[in-house]
Order: sequence, then C-alpha cells, then structure tokens
Amino acid sequence: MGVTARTIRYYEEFGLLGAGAVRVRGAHRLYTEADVARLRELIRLRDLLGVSLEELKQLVEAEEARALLRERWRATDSSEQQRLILEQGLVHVEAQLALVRKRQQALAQLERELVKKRQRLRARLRTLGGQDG
Amino acid sequence: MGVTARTIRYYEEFGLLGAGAVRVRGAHRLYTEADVARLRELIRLRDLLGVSLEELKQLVEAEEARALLRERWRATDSSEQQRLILEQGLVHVEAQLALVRKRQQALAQLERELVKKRQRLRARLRTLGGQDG
DNA sequence: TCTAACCTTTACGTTAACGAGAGATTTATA
DNA sequence: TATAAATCTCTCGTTAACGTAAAGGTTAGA
Repeated sequence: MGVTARTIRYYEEFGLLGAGAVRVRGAHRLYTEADVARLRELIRLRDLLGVSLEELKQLVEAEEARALLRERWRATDSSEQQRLILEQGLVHVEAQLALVRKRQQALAQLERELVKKRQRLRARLRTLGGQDG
Repeated sequence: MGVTARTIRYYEEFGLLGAGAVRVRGAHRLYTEADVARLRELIRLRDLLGVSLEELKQLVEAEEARALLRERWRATDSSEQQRLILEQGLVHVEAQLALVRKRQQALAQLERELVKKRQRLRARLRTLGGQDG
C-alpha cells in the first residue's frame, strides 16, 4: 500500500483506524478486508486531495456517527429516520464530490497550459527542422 | 496568493526564489510580475500535485539550467544547439504532463466511485419516498 | 515444548515547512 | 528632515507525520 507499519500504527493511535477492534493488549493486530479497504481509501484521499490527518479524522468520525445511527435505527426504524440518514450520507458524498471536482478543474487548467506550452515548443522545433533538418 | 511573507522568505532561503535578484542586504525585496507568476506556479504545483519543496527545487534548477543554455547560445547559436534546447524543454513539459494526467486519472476514478455511491443513495431515497413521501 | 520470526509498546529522534518575536533598518510621506 | 509603518535579519519554537531503537511478548511450525 506504500506505507510502513509504523504509519498504520500511528494512524490507529491518532484515531483513524481500528475504532471497533477488540484486541488483547500486546497481541497481534488483525485486519479484515474491510479494514484494508478503509486504509487504502484514507491514503487515497490523503494523496489525491492532500487532506491532513486531522481532516481525515473528522471525516472518519462523521462516518462512524452515521454508522452508529444506522445501527441504532436498524431495528426500530421509522422510514422518517431512514430518510434522514440517507440524506446525511448524500450530503457527505456530495461534499466529497465537490472537492474532487474543484481539484479536477484546477488540474484541467494546468493541463491546458502545459499542452499549449508543448504546442509552442513543437511549432518552434518544426520551423527549425525546416531550416536544416 | 494564500501564503505568508515568511513562506516567501523561506522559499528564497531554500533556493526556490530570487535566484537572479540583485539586492543590497537589508533592503526591501522587490518582485517583478514574472516573479509573482513564478511563485504562483510553484504553489500550484505544490498544492495540486503535492510535490515537496525539494522536488520543486530540482524542477526550478532544471529550468534555470535550460535558461542558462538559452542565454549562452542566444548569440552564437547553431540551430543544432537550439534544437537540443527545445527538445529538452519538450521532455520537461511532457514529464509534467504525464504527472498531471496520472493524477487526473486517479481523480476520475475516485469521482466515478463517488457518483456511483450517490446514485445508490438517491435510489434508496426514491424507494423510501414511494412508501410514505 | 521450543524456537525462529515477527509483532508490540514505549520513548525519544527527525524532517519539512513554516510561525513568532526582538531589535535594527528602510522607505514612503507629511 | 522627521516620523510612522512596513521590512529586514536572526534565532528559536512549533507542528504534523512519521523513523528508529530497545526490550520484551506472540505465534506458527517442527
């Protein structure tokens, strides 16, 4: 995954990982596939969007709060509450989408400029080539 | 530009900025429009691509090396050397483009996943709405 | 059961990237 | 030319995000 064991332990210590793990102190850490996917996702957000661990933590906490609600209302759920939970999830996803798209636009702008630069260089190379190539 | 004065001085101290500035020690720093554009570009690369100051420095140094060559052969230029310089510039621009596009693809992947998530949430909201909304 | 290989905890170290403050200096302006 | 406001240099501090080393504990396999 491109990170060291120390990083994973640090993330756990920081509160990003292993929120629901039952483990005897001193025993080996065991991870489910879901845990792995979760970490991979966090690292992706960190690398792609440049969010800090602190921000990731808030994000994780918000997710856990929603998961908690889901559990609490799974049995007794009025569809009123279900709707609320789904809508919260939607808000969350849309916030992330907005972030991603903002960054995409900035990157697209950068890309356009680079392409232009490349075109100019190529054009100059062609005129040069016409002279003595 | 979203950075403090301290940051700018630090970048200079680090070797990113003010490479060709003639300034009496103690006097105020003066910046040309080109300087401003340069800094803005560096910050953009830092924020969008997440490159470290160390990497930015190497990038800057490569640019300066090419600029130096341009000067050295501006007078005496054989179009042989001109071609070489242009081709180096092309390599440089294409390397940056590759980086940008790699990141774009990663972001696009992330976006697709988020959109899917959103669709699922919306679908579930609709089925809910059909029941009692 | 014993061992080799790996893991855990704890504590301190490190590095990048600035922040903050003091005291001297510079510069625009009245 | 006097003065206020902004800058300069220098130095030490800080924070995030791990790295590293030591000492002991776990675990799978022979």
